[in-house]
Amino acid sequence: MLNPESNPPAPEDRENLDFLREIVKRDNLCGLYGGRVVTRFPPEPNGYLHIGHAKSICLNFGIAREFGGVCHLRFDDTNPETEDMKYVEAIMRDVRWLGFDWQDKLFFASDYYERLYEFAVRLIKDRKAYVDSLSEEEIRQYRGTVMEPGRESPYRSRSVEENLDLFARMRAGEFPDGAHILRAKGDMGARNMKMRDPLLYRIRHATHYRRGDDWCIYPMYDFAHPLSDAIENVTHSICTLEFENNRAIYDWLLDNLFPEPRPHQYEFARLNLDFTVMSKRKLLQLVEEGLVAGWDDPRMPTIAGLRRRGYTPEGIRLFAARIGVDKANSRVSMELLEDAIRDDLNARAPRVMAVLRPLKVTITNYPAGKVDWLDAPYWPRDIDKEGSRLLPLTREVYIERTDFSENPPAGWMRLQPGGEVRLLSSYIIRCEEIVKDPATGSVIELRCTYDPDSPGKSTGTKRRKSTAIQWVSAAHAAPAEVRLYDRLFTVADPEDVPEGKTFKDHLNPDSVNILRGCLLEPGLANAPAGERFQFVRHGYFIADAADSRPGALVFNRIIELRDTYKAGKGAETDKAAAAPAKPARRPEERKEAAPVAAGRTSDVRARARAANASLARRYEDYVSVLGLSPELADVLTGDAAVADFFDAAVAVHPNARAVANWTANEVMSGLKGRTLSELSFTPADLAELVRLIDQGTITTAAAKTVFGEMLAGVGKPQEIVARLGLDKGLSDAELSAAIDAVLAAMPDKVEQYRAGKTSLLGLFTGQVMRATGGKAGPQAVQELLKRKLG
RNA sequence: UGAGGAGUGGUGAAACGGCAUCACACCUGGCUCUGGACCAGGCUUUCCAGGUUCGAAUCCUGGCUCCUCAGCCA
Repeated sequence: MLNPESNPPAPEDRENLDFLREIVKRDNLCGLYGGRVVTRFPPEPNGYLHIGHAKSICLNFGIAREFGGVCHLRFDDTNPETEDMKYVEAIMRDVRWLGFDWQDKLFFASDYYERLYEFAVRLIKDRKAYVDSLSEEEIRQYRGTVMEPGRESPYRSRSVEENLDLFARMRAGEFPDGAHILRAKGDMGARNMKMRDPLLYRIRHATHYRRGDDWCIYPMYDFAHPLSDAIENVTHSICTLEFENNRAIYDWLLDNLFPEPRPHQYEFARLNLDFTVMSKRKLLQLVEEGLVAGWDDPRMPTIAGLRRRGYTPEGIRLFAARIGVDKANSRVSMELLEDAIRDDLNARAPRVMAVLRPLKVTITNYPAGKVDWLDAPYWPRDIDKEGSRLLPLTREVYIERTDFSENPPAGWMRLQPGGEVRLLSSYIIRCEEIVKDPATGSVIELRCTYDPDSPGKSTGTKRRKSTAIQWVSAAHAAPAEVRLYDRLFTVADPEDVPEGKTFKDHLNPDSVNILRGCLLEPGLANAPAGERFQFVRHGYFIADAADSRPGALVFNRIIELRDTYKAGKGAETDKAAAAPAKPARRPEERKEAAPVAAGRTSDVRARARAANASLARRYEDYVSVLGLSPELADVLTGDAAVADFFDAAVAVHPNARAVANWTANEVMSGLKGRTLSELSFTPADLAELVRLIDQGTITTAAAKTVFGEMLAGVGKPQEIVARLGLDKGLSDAELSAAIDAVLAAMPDKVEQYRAGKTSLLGLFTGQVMRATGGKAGPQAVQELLKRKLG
């Protein structure tokens, strides 16, 4: 479980796939791409990658790997004004560090500029694109609003020749920025704003970080992205939810320029993490305003920051696997990330001792000058690893200030006056005397005795009375600076700000606490930068990659250990003021919805009836003559096709109530986007099906089976019934045998049922129904089932 | 008041008409030379209202709430 990537199960054999893998699997099964799976991760090189990108990287590269495909790394570099080679390099380093490999599939949209230009020309020739000469402001006005349709540009009707000429001259640099723009001929009245003549190419006299001054026109995302996908033969183009509306352009463009099988776009919910921000703009702001020490500040959610903080690629991948992927907007709590990191580090970080806030201990019965070298394992018993080092014990040692209490609370397991505690991998000491600073009254030294026989001895009896604490020899300790990091913001959602405030007002003033004069066990004196350890009873730490050197050690706290010690926790730990309780989100959703009058009708159907006297009349008839409920009558009379279907069916079999229910529920459900006329059965067929039920020829359950076949277009009701033998009924003996077989197949469930889990009756019923094709009738099945189960 | 999405414990997900499941968090207890890890147990869930069905988180109808879209950013 620690490394889900190492041996990914073949997705075909796995259940509970996320919706994206389900789609890929489906496409593979039906052979849409001949078994090819090509995904892509398409960053724009205008900033650093963050943990949200990590989710996307794990998804795209993960899917490719699991399905035996490839994932391209493509830089969507179509905006010369913000992009830079340094970002390209940083992004490649981050993706690689996360453990993914794009093989030789490194691409740049900027390499496609010539081909993209040709596609634009083709669109113009096909009269599907035109050069618009409206100003930026005019374009905005012509676009309309979400409530009002837009207006067509007066330049929309330019001739192909004129468009071609203008577009060529745009490229040639004859016009200043903004003078003209290439647009697709969408639909200015489209309800989807994205389709109101989307912008394809803009003039931008700017130097591109890769193409220099080769171009002065640049493709827009909506144009470059789908075409780049198609050029690369991408199969599944996976992006975040905010691009859902853009999919219309994606499809429009590719349908016009590429035959199937062409790429298709799917969207998932981007990651939101509590207590941090994820937008590039805000991250950039933190860096530029010096609110953090750079993109790789260990408090930043950037990959670079997490790496410097000490997070592992394996831990991040584990996190990504655990949060899964869906289309619901969500906020993941920090604990999920932190636990994944801990889970990974637990098995790979050797245990060492560090005293962060030293308190001197003199062991009075230990000879001055004597050094005992004690063997101390690097790993606890439960970790399957070998290795140990020798630790020097001397008369003067340091322990953690927080491991001593003069007036301990109940349940205290550390040192207290007159009490005993084990020095880890060493002797038990007893606190005999407390030395205080006469001026301040604070404890400055403990005078203790040690028990020379204590190795192997227990400090506690049945219930533990004390724990074992870390220590270092005063004469041997290596000094270090230790940086304790905490969450960057004080609130779960820093972007949720009241009037007049910004997310920066939620910055945690105590997000870093720098401790100097920390003392580490001597072996750490030469710890190489980037090395990770568990400082026993503190947490996981890493020698800072940038600042730590032998002789001037600097450690970053990656993550604290879980701490189940409750009493006095707030005072004892390094945590900044405990984060305020997270306010309940989506409070509106928790509210009871106002009661709605039952049977309210739909406005569109009411309007349809208002405009169609026949429908209105039928609504009245259905209620008063046929005795249907107003809701049912409403559903049936909102559309002439539905009403006609129903009328035709009732004419064949006059059980209005049953036919209405079948029409409103099963037929509507079975439509799946089709219209009634596209159905492969007639109203008379449906009527016949209902008649078979009413006659007692088949059960309702069997009728559902028959209906499924009818939807699939494989015959008339009677034929299906005959073919499946559904009218044969089931003898008592046959039913009994079927039930016995089902129960015999799941003895554990039977036992649970008898033990009181009666909700299992549905499971048994379902199994028997399935086994008998619904011939028996659920009441009979359940009755007999109950008798057999006692 | 348009279009497109989405609502399952505190958090993220699963269940594809039949057992509401998993991970994290939280609470007990056990074990421990880390108040870690581990082990055992527990706590909490289908947005609302109708309907269909023997049976609904799932299907039908209506409602509510949230997110996205009116950049020559991506």
